[in-house]
Amino acid sequence: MKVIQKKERQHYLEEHSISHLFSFSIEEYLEVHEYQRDEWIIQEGMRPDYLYYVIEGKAKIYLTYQNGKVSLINFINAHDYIGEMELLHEVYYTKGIQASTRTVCFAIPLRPLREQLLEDAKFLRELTKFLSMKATIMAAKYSQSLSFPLENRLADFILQTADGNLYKEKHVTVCDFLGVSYRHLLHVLAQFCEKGYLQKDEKRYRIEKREQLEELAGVLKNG
Amino acid sequence: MKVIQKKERQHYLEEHSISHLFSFSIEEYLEVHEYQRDEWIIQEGMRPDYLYYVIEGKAKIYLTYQNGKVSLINFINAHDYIGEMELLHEVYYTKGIQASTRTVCFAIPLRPLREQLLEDAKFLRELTKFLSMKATIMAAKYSQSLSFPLENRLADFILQTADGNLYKEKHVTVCDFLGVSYRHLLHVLAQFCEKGYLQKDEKRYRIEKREQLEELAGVLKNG
DNA sequence: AAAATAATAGGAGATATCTCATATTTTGAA
DNA sequence: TTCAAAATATGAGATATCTCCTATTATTTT
Repeated sequence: MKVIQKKERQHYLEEHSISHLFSFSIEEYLEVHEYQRDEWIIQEGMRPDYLYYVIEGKAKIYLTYQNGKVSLINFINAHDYIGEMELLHEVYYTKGIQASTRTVCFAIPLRPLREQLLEDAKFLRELTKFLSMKATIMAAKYSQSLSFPLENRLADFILQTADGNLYKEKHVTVCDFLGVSYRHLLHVLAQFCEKGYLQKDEKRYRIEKREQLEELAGVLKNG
Repeated sequence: MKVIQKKERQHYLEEHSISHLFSFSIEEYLEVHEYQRDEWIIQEGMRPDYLYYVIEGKAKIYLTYQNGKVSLINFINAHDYIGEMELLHEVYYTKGIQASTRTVCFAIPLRPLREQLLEDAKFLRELTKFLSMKATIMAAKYSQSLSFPLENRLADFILQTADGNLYKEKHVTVCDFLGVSYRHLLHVLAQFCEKGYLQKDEKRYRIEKREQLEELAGVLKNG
């Protein structure tokens, strides 16, 4: 991890101002932290000293079970908070957060600011919205994971992460995220190719029948 | 639904005061609503006019998919909020909430109070804690549902809902909640009986080998 | 460049879970 | 009390998904 200082710090503060998220002036307290790919922003089980706000990059939330099984719980993107659970709860089992690209965050030190943050209606209102979205999304994912086979969830995932018509996620990450074995993921991808929905093209997959995938993904929608 | 008035209302206000959750005086606005078993507190897809705070009873959150599949997402108990998503977000697909026992709630009318609530740091702080717990729990459930077979999740559920050594939940509810078929739930319950972990006793199941169940449930824990 | 590690790929058999069919028992409503 | 609906029970076969194994190819590290 690198703490970004001086001119560069100033640059980030101006380019990605978050002062509208607080009713007091927070800029002077903000540190700018930069993490490299695969670096751990928060280590599982360790209480962080900062509340983070992601301004660039992507990260992953991991949880390890006692039997050693590791589960990829969610992705984190720009404009997400990290460490909000630890701000709110005295006792909390901290999950691991790992940068999956170079990631830059504002780090809000809790020691001097905790009480002030917890009194700030503007900040709390935004945080509440963020958390309610998170809760809703997790509830939807939970429900979907129980209700539908991989075929449907993978179709949705491909459509959501495809760059144009090119799907190029890493299999290992995807099977962690969708909670299936590597073998089974390949099996369903092969089925999609066989049915002509996808075409394998070197390392990538090209979407050939978008409507069919949309139909498969469609059943995940509610209402 | 019955609106409770006068002396009875006053009784609930005194017995279950929630004034400590707000920094302004809310009592005069509070309505007390009573729902019977199986009555819908909020109908799926309909925006509620109130924020509810449950003071007695239990309810269930349901979500319906386009193919008609219905999913039981979570249980709601005393001291939970209902309808907080609709308070926070202009656009939100409302889930259905059904009372599973007689349920009494404080109903906070949004029309006159919405703005005031969203400015109240004390209220927002409590709501934030509630939502963060909810998000954490959903994340844990999601991850568990992907990582472990029914055997483990059912063991955990039995221990959590057993009344002493008696497990007496309805199968239909449980298989909705754990997201498995009725057939399979019975199959795993039969296995538990065969192994002597449970003993079927009329309509109930008696826990015979608690440690074994705890061992099965234990792998869901993290850290 | 060589060696080590991570990622991709696919076969084969086992297990978890689902669907469908059908019978019995319990519960709620007329 | 009677009848219909809901819940319980169980069998049998299908499918989704997992585990284990073994290669091959990329990507890092030395």
